[in-house]
Amino acid sequence: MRARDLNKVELVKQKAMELLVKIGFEGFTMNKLAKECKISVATLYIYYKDKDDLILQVAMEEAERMSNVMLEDFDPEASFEVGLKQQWKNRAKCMLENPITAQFLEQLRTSTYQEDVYGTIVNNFKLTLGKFMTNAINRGEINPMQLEVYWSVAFAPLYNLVRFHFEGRSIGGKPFILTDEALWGTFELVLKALKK
Amino acid sequence: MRARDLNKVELVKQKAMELLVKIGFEGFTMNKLAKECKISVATLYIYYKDKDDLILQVAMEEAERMSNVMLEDFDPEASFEVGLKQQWKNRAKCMLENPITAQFLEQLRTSTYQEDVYGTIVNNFKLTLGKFMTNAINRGEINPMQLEVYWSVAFAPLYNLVRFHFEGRSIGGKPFILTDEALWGTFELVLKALKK
DNA sequence: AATATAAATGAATATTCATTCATTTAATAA
DNA sequence: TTATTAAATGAATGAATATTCATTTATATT
Repeated sequence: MRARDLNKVELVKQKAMELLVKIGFEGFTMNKLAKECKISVATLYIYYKDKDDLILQVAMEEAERMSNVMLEDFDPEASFEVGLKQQWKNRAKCMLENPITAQFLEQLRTSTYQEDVYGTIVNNFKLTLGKFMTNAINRGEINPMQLEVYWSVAFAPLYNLVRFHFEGRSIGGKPFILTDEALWGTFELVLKALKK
Repeated sequence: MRARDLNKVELVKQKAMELLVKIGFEGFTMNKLAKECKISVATLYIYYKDKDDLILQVAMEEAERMSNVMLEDFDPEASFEVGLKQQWKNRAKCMLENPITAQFLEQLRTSTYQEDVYGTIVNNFKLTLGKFMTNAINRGEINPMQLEVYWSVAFAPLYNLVRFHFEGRSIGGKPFILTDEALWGTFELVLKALKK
């Protein structure tokens, strides 16, 4: 018996994300992916049933992996300020250390694959987050609000900064680099918005 | 001479966006679009040079149209609170009244077309916004910060709420509807974050 | 070392898709 | 009304793309 080359499997996953981020769904093909990996296109069909299966499996694995990292050292019983800061730390680290994956998952959001990925994976993740917000409300640390409002104020600015960082130019003409100063300065603003 | 049917041209534009939003770049084809419009594919090639040209032209026209609406009644010399409120009003109205266009332009952001669209159109728009922020800083209404930080705190929560609204389910299982209350409640939070 | 077995492959095949072409249709201008 | 002209079309065409297949290759087991 010949064993499957796990490095090759991993390579396929990485290159698939790279290629999708680089040329978008509109340009992505199985042949390009195979060429990029320097393997036969037939090999892709040993690993995956078809193109959809490939994209979906890669997406699910990465979404799961990333959401696990995002919960590291996070305690939903922690105080609001400490908990939120930990969330920012995890999310920023996670995205900045995995730029391809982060951009790939972002890209998924406006594709037909979104539903399958987000429907299944991210659920206990959401529960933890909801519990954290409810705790903060019950303790009187923040005012009552809808979870969607909370999420939008608490995290959308962070995701947006990271996006500007990846795009490298954002609004003005000059490249934007997300420094620690900018990151934590923004965090303070968000904290100010949410705290009573 | 036979005149071009402008209703048909408009129909193509609308259906193109609808289809792209519905089935993503990965599923979009010229034949599907033609069928959707109940016209011949060949007609598409009278209006547009090729597929890229079609997507790009539709995108540019819509991006320009939307960014014009977003600046209606906006005065970069207005006070910070008044100006930001007007921006929120315009953007919310614009996206909620043009859901397809809004989602289509969102989708573009993670495609290869992004560069061409955003590079050209949105520039004087950005200048106006930058001027408004600088004014607010000079008047001492807000603290000095990078334009990217400002944008991320001032608008990312709004865009995120609208996205949740379109997705219709967002975080929890129940559908999320963006009410006026949620919208303006969030605005107050953002204002609190930014004002000195 | 020999065998067995799945991995891996290069070269098809089959399908989908963008694009073109030969005609027809409708509207304008004469 | 007729001639003219571009719009509009249905049916190709050919290129790109997903997928399969007949072989070969490598490795674990005996």
